[in-house]
Amino acid sequence: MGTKKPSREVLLPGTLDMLILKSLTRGVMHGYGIAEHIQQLSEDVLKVEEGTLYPALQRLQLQGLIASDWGHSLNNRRARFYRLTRAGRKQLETSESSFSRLLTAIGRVMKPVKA
Amino acid sequence: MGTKKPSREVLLPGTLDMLILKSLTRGVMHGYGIAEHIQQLSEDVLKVEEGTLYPALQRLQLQGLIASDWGHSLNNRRARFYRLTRAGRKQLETSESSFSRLLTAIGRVMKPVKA
DNA sequence: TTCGTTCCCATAGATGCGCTAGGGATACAC
DNA sequence: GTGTATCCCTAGCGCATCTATGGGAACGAA
Repeated sequence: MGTKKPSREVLLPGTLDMLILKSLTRGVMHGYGIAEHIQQLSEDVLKVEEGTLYPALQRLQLQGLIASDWGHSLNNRRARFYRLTRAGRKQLETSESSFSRLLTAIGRVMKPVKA
Repeated sequence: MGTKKPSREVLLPGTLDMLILKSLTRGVMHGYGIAEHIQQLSEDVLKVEEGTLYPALQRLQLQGLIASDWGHSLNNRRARFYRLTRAGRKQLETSESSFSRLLTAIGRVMKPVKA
């Protein structure tokens, strides 16, 4: 009974908004679909919990980076569909370059020490 | 030290512990020196605020990943010197591989959409 | 028809990291 | 003295993320 599943990191903090915005460049999607999309593309490494996803979507919408309408999924279920706004596209570009800038910096620190 | 700069992201959340541990593979260092080291190697992209640094060092020490002793810096100032423990080295390896795993996953999601 | 499952939305509570904004002490240069 | 740089530390807040729920609607199986 004691086997507690090792809770491995499932998301790199600070990257979720970018991942959501990027997903929406593939087209309009509902929340559940975005989470699935990220999980599948990442080959099950990244996993977006629903308690993380929906607050994030609300944040992004409040910031005007995405917009939404009610509709129906392919399965005929009620769903809220999200799309990128112009500001969202802009923000995505900013996030991507900022992220890669940070990665480069981290790479310099993490570079193997010369012997 | 520095003049006040526009507050942009200055650290990728979830990477600080790894950066500290990695810094200590270069040798024993005091807190202030670790912050300087990270900032310099990253070419001023990463900046570790003191209010971020010291709590982090305490966390790491509580976890047994680093250990410390009081000593004196080159400038003859009282300073607490940190060093990696064996567990810290192990944790660093884990962090590095976990981090690169996440990066790969993020890369797959962020890959440019095929035209 | 009832039941279980999948899909889809949403919130509350806790946690923990990182930032802001302090405080304090010592060494050195002026 | 005054100022500046080095070095340590804490409190308090914001906020992103996780865990743990709850509910409702569509569908297939029994």
